[in-house]
Order: sequence, then structure tokens, then C-alpha cells
Amino acid sequence: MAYKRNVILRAAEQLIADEGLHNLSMQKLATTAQVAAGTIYRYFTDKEALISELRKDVLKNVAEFVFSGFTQESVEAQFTHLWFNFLKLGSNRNSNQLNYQQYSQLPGIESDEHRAFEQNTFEPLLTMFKQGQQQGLITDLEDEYLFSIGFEPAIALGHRISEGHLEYNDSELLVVCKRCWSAISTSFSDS
Amino acid sequence: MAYKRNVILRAAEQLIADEGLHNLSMQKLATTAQVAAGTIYRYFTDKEALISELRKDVLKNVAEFVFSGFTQESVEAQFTHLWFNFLKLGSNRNSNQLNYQQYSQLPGIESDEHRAFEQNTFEPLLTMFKQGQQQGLITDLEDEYLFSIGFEPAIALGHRISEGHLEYNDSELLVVCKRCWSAISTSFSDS
DNA sequence: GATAATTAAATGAACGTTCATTCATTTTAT
DNA sequence: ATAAAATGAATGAACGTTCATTTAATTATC
Repeated sequence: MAYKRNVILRAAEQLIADEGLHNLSMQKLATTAQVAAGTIYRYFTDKEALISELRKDVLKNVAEFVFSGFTQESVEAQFTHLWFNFLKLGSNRNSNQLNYQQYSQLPGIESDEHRAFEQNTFEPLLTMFKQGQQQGLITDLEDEYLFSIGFEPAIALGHRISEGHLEYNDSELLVVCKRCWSAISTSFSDS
Repeated sequence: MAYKRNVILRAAEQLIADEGLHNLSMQKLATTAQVAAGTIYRYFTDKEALISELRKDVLKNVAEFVFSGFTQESVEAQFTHLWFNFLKLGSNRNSNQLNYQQYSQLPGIESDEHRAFEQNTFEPLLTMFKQGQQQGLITDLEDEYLFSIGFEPAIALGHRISEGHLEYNDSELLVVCKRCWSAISTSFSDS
């Protein structure tokens, strides 16, 4: 039964979301997952491996969320769609799920193996950038710059909303989204 | 001698930067700070208080860094100056200092007391926004939006550079900075 | 100015607790 | 009847914290 593996991962996600990684103990995890402590070690060799597996698992879910409803519309429509998904990734998810901020602080996230997996997962995004550039819509900057200018504001705003420091306002956020799009597009004076 | 207090805080900062908060133990901290374990408790009531104090201390240093060289130039020049400081905050600092990412994940950062301190510390930034709006240069959006669009890309890029995933390129980054400025300014079609 | 008395700072061994992990045993599924 | 899955008490290491004691600095006395 690999389903217990998932039960344990979900419990770990919940506990980290609630109390932070530095308060995660294996016994607490066992209790939360309604499993004996020893059972965890049937599915994960040790705590470090558990966290490593959780990282991959969460990334999979995050990517699924970000690319949900992603279709072949116009590039700008694709951008807007992704932008609000990145925003909701922080603001909208269940409280027992890790948000992007929490995900990005899991240790081992900088390993080569993980970065390769991440790169592969977010490929559709790079495809969109390339498509936009071929159509002369998006400025000719490296992907890292385009992502930072275009989507980091959405991630940050999602975090602010989830922490209760900002209220979700659809029309205002649409204005912000459009400004992010303009900031990576060729529509303004391109030097 | 309050200087030992500082020695302990710097050692804590270094350890967290190196190994993460979840690996910080008081005995390791004592060893790193070249101090007996008991000495720590002369300056901090417990571990939680230590981290809380570290948070304030780091914020002070971060603010000092961000606003270093901040003068009353044109608003756009002020923006550019701050933008590169935010960038360098992640990319340029000594490896024994916490970067913005690490700072922002210290627990207790969401407390009211801390938020008030943070708000006060970053007031010059809000002043700049207001000034820009009065001069008709910056669009009429709330500060949270302006900050996210304008500066979050710089913070994120700084982080990427510090992790070695991106090389520092002055001329490219200046282009990116200008695009961030444009994204919050009224210079393009303001609907 | 030297010596004694007092206060403050620093120490690190010891404490009780919690931690991650193991494994002999029991329960469940085949 | 056999194998796989799950258990949870036991273990030793590591944890945060305490405190009796030592060391250093400051003040008082002559």
C-alpha cells in the first residue's frame, strides 16, 4: 500500500505549514498521520529522505496548480492565466498546503537533481516566453529576467494576501498583472 | 560588556546562513561564538528570544544596507539606487550574513511588533512613492502593489545571483531595472 | 597605590526532556 | 500457512536550560 506514503507526506506538509520545519518531529508526524513511528521508516529511509521526497511531491502539486487550465490561447492570455495562478498559489490554497514561500525554504532545494526536475516542470513557461518573443510581443531578455519581472510580483502579492496584509481585489490585481505584462513586452519604448 | 551579545548574534546569523534555522542548537552556537553555553542565557532569556532579537538586528542591518547612499535625487534616480541595493542585498553580501530570503523565514516575523518596526524602517520607501505620485511620475496604486512590481524582481534576481544560477551583468540589469520603473510609472498608457 | 571586599561576568558539568531510529512482536493480507 | 505491513516500547544521542562554582572587573578601605 503506497497510499500510506501519501498520508505521511500530507501530514508532513500540514505540520510544516502549521509549525515550520524546525518543529517537525517524527513522533509528532506519526501521531498526525495516525501511524506508528516505525511505519514512517518503511516508506522513507530517514527524516532527510522524507523531506527530500516531500519537496519533489510538493513541487509536482505546485506545478499542477500553476499550469491548471493552461491552454493555447494568445500569449498575453496565457501570461495572465499563469500570473493569477502564481498569485493564488500563495493566497488561495488550503491552509494545510505549503505555499510557494514555505516550499522554497525546504532544504535541499538547491541540489542539482532538484533543479533539473524544476527546470523540466516549468518548461511550458519557457515555451510561452519563446513563443512571445517569436511573435515580437515579448522583449529579448533571458528567461530569468522575464520570470522575475513578470511573475515574482504575483508570488509576492499572493504571499501578502495569504498573510492577511492585503485584500484580494480582482480589478486592482488585473491592473497590476497588465503592468507586469507590459514590463516584459515590447509594447513600450524598447531600447 | 554588551559586545558579547553581538558576538552571539553574529554567530547565530552565520550558523543559520550556513546550516539553516532547523539545525541551530545552543551548544553549536556557544562553540561558534567561542562562549560557554550558559553565557548565552545571560543575554537572551531563551532560544526563542534569541531568534526574535536576531530578527530585529538583521532587519536593522538590512535597512541600513538598502538605504545606504540614499539621497534626495530625482525620484527615478532614487528608485534605481534602491533597486540595485535590493539586488545586492541578495547577491553581494558576505556569506556569513543572512540574505533577504533567509531573513524573511525567521519565525515571529509576522508579529505585530515586528511589522510595526518594519513599517517604520522602510518608511523612506513609501515617501519616495508618494513623492513620485505627487510629481505625476508614479501611477496611483497602493504601496504594496508598487513595491511588488518595482522591487520584488530585484530581490528575486539577487537571490538567483547569490545561488550561482545567474551572473551579475550590470548593463542587462539596468535594462531590467528600467522596465521595473516603467511598470510603476505613468509613462506608458495609463488606463 | 596597594590590598581587601564586593559585584558582575563567564563557565561547563549535569539535568530532565525530546529526538530520530531500531527491532522483536503482532496484525493484516495473500 | 506464508509473507508483508504495521506496531510502539526501547535506545542512546542530542537537545535546551540551569546553577554551583570560578574568574574578572569594580569599588572601598587603609
